[in-house]
Amino acid sequence: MAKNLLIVESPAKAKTIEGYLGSDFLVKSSYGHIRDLVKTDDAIDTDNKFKQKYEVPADKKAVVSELKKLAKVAETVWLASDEDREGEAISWHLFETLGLKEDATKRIVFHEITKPAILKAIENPRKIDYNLVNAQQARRVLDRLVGFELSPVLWRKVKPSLSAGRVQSVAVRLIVEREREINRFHADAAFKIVAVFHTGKGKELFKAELPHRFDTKEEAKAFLNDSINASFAVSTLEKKPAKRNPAAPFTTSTLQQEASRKLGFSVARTMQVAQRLYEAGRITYMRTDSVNLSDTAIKAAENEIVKAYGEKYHKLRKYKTKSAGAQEAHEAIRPTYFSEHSIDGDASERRLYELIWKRAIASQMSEAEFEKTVAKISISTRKEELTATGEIMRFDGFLKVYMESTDDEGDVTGDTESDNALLPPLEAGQALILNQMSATERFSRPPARYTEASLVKKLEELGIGRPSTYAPTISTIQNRGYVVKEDRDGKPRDYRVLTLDNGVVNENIKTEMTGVERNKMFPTDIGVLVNDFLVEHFKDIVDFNFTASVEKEFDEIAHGSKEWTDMLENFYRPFHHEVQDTLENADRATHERELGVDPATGKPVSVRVGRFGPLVQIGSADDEEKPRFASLRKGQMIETITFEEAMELFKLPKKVGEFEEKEMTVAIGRFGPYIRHNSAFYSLPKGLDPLDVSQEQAIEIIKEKRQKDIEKVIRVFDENPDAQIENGRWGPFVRFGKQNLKIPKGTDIQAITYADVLKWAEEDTKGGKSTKKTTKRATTKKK
DNA sequence: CAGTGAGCGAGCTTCCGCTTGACTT
Repeated sequence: MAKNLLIVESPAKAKTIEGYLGSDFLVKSSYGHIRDLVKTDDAIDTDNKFKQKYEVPADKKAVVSELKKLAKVAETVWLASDEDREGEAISWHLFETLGLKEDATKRIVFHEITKPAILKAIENPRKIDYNLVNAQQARRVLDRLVGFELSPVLWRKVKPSLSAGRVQSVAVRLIVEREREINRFHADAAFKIVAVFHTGKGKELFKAELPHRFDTKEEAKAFLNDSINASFAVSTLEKKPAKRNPAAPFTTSTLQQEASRKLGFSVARTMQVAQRLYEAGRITYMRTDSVNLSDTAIKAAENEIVKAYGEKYHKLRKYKTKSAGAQEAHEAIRPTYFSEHSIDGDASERRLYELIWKRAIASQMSEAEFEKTVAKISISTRKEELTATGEIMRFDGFLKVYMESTDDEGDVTGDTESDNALLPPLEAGQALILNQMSATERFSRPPARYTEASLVKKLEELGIGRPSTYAPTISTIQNRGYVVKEDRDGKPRDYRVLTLDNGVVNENIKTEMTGVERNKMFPTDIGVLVNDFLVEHFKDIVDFNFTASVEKEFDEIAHGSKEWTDMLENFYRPFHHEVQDTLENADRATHERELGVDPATGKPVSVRVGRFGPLVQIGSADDEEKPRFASLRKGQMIETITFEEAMELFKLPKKVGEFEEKEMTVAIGRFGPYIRHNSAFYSLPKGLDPLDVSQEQAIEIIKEKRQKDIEKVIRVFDENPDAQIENGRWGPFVRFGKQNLKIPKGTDIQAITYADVLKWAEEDTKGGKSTKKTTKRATTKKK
């Protein structure tokens, strides 16, 4: 039996550390927190110094009893949870729950999982830091009080099952406010001048731009007209060196951002894949806010860079974190072995690993060097000057392996391409020949909608949430129906282009799409409603600085300069009063708007949130005649829908004629416009307006779909024509009446028998699937 | 899958952070 029991938070970490220590040490994992507040309302005694009631949750019982057993027989128990607030609390909970003895327990910490770091930690044990534990308790209690007092207010005043919290409510607020900024935004148009020059016949072309834009077409046109007979020359030529430095190695949030931009991963997917890499021993811990690399890692990166690229590509760099709330209990995310440029695994693992490897390696490489050339070009007929810029890379440095991408944040000046184009050799005073010039109408852009990853970035900047909660928070606000991640179609917009070609100025009108969005976060009506309610009644809690200011107090508690119960008293008394006051005095939150009067009936038209979501209503409930209802469609919101858009909704569903003696109806559902015929659904092709589908078109669509369905069938079973194997979106599957059955991996399609189908169908109905289905329905349907 | 939209009103919902499975699509 080992003399020492060492407990860390993560089992993968335990495995690594066990290898560093001799047989005297048994290394085990607590799997994170082992205790939590009880789920009931008596978890915190707010009248009695916020005394908490903890319990070991069911799924932690096994871990706790095993650790208890091992602790009993160990001479010394080493508590090696992370060195931050939560980690300290985990150690304390272990101490209490396992019934450890003061003099047989040692608390140790390390920031990196390397042999020297672990050995050094073991030589420097300390006691549990109760100030830090108290800071965690204050954090935990505050979050529970906020969450479990605010949420019931929403149940009473808005709708059941909603939730509010210190983190999620601010995340929703950011999205709601961004949406409003975008709605308020008015695009300004201006004309951008671009000229194309060359230095002589047969010489290469290059671009130059006018630094400022013209507000009106007339001004732009005058500029082009003036340029017809003008002569152009290089007035000044400036060459200067420029440098670019690599970015710091990844933290959780920067990894999520970069994987989203470069690989198109959702933040949840990034974390899933990273977890697999971590468990396979490929990367260091993936939930971290630190950009720090261990000395061992810095050395290993140097070796690899020198070996693979040569001495001059290496530069030792140390990074400091910029985010205020960082607790830095771990290293930055990096490969465990820099010598492994790529790994085996599925495509997503390989790609994410490569990204992590490149970023970490690049962070220890030399800067890229450029020579930037700026040529000013004079125009004989005007006083303005055009600018041509070119960039030549003198030394690639870190760019040899890695280029960081940037968010497409709403750039007010519009597109800025051609920044690093090449310029031909030029001299000051040299005459230039104009090949072509254009004035293009460009529009200023509204602020960008958040993606999952850019929202994480914003939350991190505000110090809200932790690496372990970014992905779950993003999921929560979507699961509650406060926000949706969606694509939206844009609208066409005309823009004017003036071109000067061969001495003649021509005007054209072109069309571009504007407002196209992919995978962006949009607020829902319920999200807006809840947000506005919270902002009105609990301004302090949803304030963007609330977390930052309580964090400051948690820090004071951690340093021993503040009593945690005092802090909570000061927070809770006024907060609780506000909760009571709101429950008693606030009106039920509604978000109803009168849009106008229906010209056909003279009845009022209004929009509001109903039991099944936002709806338009013609007439009122107290009329003799029943009101008419219609659901809002994707992209429409109570706040912004117009009278005309609302009235459009009543034109569907619409009967378009008969086919095979059954009626055909066109309507719009959750997945777009469709035709319903004989209880079957047929999607309309894109671009076809559901309002003017003719009977002939509808029949055509139905026939086409049927043909395609026949082509999808691979096999039909003689025993039962309702059972067939079809080609689906993710490969073949079995359609069995109304059931869709998965074919087990590695099955030969031709060898499947009807008995197999019956067996799978049976498993499908009794397996976990059916229960899962019903619980899911229960949450969405809410009967 | 998609069309509805109330009724009677029991007993339920909910937070943030720290971890990994055991599930499905």
